[in-house]
Amino acid sequence: MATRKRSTTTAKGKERLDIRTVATAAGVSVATVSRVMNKVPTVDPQLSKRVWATVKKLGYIPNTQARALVSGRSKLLGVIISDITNPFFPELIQGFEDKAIDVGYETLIGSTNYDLQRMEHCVQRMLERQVEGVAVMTFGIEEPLLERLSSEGIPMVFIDVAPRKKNISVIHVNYDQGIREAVQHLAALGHRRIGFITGPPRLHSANARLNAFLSATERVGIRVPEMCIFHGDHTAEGGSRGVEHLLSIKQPPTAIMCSNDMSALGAMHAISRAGLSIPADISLIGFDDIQLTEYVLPPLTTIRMSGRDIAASAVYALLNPGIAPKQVETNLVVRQTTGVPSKQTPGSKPAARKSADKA
Amino acid sequence: MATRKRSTTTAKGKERLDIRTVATAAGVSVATVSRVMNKVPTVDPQLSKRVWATVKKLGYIPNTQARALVSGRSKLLGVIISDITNPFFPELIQGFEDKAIDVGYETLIGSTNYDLQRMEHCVQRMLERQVEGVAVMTFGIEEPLLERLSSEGIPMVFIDVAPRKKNISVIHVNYDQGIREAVQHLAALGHRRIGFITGPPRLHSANARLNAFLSATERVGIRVPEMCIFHGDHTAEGGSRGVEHLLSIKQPPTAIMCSNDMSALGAMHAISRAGLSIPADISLIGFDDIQLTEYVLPPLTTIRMSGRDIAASAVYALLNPGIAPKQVETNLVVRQTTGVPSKQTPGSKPAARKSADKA
DNA sequence: GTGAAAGCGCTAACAA
DNA sequence: TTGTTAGCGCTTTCAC
Repeated sequence: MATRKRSTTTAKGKERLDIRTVATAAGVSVATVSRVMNKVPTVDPQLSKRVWATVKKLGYIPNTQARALVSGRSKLLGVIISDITNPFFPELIQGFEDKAIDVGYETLIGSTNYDLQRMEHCVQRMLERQVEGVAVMTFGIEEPLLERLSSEGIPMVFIDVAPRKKNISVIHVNYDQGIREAVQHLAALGHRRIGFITGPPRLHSANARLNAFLSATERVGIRVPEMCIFHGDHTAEGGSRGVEHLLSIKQPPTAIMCSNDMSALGAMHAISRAGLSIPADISLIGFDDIQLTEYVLPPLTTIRMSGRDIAASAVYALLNPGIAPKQVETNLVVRQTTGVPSKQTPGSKPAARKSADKA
Repeated sequence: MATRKRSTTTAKGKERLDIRTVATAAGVSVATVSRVMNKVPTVDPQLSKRVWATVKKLGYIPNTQARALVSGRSKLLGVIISDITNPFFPELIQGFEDKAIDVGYETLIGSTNYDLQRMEHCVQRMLERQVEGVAVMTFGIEEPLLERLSSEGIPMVFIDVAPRKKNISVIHVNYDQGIREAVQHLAALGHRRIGFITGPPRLHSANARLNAFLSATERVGIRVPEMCIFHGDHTAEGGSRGVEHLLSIKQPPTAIMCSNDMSALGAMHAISRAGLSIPADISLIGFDDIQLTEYVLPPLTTIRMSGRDIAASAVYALLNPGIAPKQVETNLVVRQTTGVPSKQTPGSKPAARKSADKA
């Protein structure tokens, strides 16, 4: 019995709806149908019309797997992120997917959670599916495991910093712009003592933000003593500790900038726990502009780094490996956590430091 | 010239790393390699070892496209959501992806944004990629366009309510449980006047929540006058309007429950704008337990509906079309927006109704 | 401009 | 248990 031989599958069941069926129905060859589906311009318009009609009538939908196999183009893009709990990523991913779909691609998402095993599995999945490009949006490099992708010649794009290979491009984020705006905003309000809560030092983005802060303050003539810089970790918890530290020094800052919004959120909590209010007693600025910031009370003044912009730039970079992707800008979004500094020193205010942990 | 004929591709360039290369290198047939890769048990352990060694050494990674084409199994699952701005979905999607990867599947995400065009495109994409199942997580049905998926016999899973077809299953959410807990919690604190801000009436989930509220209040002997129910739309804006309405009635409620967290967030803002404080003047409870709720001030008491649970249930349902997926529970998460009712009527408190729109 | 036919890399009969 | 081989549905030469 000739098992899977097409010609013998002539049972009564309706024919599988493949390109051959369409070709037969339209009275043309499969090649023509293929050309029509792929909008090859050399097809006779008449024929094309007839084929399209048949396609519509039959409801034919081409099989992407087969297409990918023969053409070698999977129409798949991968995006690898590190920490899925970071609320910055949803916007990034969503922007990436949208953009990818716009250009006819599907997205494979992988999150590594800073775990080598997971990263490995991630890369394996991408390779198996023959992705045509991978955006490594981890804000920190885990180079070694990406070697395979690179050696396979698959286009890759990183943020801020990347291995120098010819199939790899880098999206530069202009941290300075937004941070300078923020510092100027604070200075204009009259703040002279500004604290900074950093991110984890292994993250290039975190260091870049700190440096931007340092040079922006210098530019406006504000001195930032060592102890006004707290080394956090981009978590709310770190932000809370940062505030506790900053309020404990002799001359506490009247404004605090944070390396990301999560830290700022933690900072808000700590500030309110300390019995101080924002922005009356202390001003606060975050970084990222994640969705949350609009909804906290008071809404957080922050520096916007558009996940969609980064995503768009990434998709573009992957599809145009030669061309340098364009820089992503950042800018201040003034909401309600910044105001003129209070006359009295924030830390000196008498406050029940441990009031509201459990209402 | 025999163009793509394998045998003539004997140029100097390193051979394409396909199953044949591995077979040759390991001194076995492609069938054996295939069996080894697929862990077919009837392979001689010795041989299997040898093949694995070769695979490792060469770094062979099978081509999923080819596999999918011949086996008819794409190892792809689709998930369709409606409103991507709804912060409930990230957890859902992420849970879905994780679960899918666990069982060896990749995920295709589509968001319709309540747009028919987009829904159509979405379904088309899923069909093209030959997904093996689709989770329709829209909390509201857009039946007609899904017809094709259904008629193709592709397993589907819906939330709450679905067309009755044999390849379609439904995940039931137990809204009653969490809502009853919330109402009892409020009642135990001494609240007798509880307001409710609903979601859009076309959403089954929204209606179910309202009904659950109504029966829960009845059960504890609390009467809910018509005007204590405000018809919102699951947006922060709707929540704000809800509060404005509820505070304007003669006997304003001392506690408000919202059909989702976004409404509750909007409600928080409106309450604070009205010069009232939470929970001293008014208690508030949300629904969903999106990530934001932990970070607002004060942290929101809400009813948790686990996106991960729903996701897990959905993946399970798609892979086991026969079996009914298990129900998803909801439960109260007490944070800091609920407390004993204030002695005075909230609405009567003298307050600058329009104070803080711009700090 | 159109068609015939050769495979893309793999799995699954079937034969051995 | 292992190998041979036919095709999965499609694109793409190449010849007409």
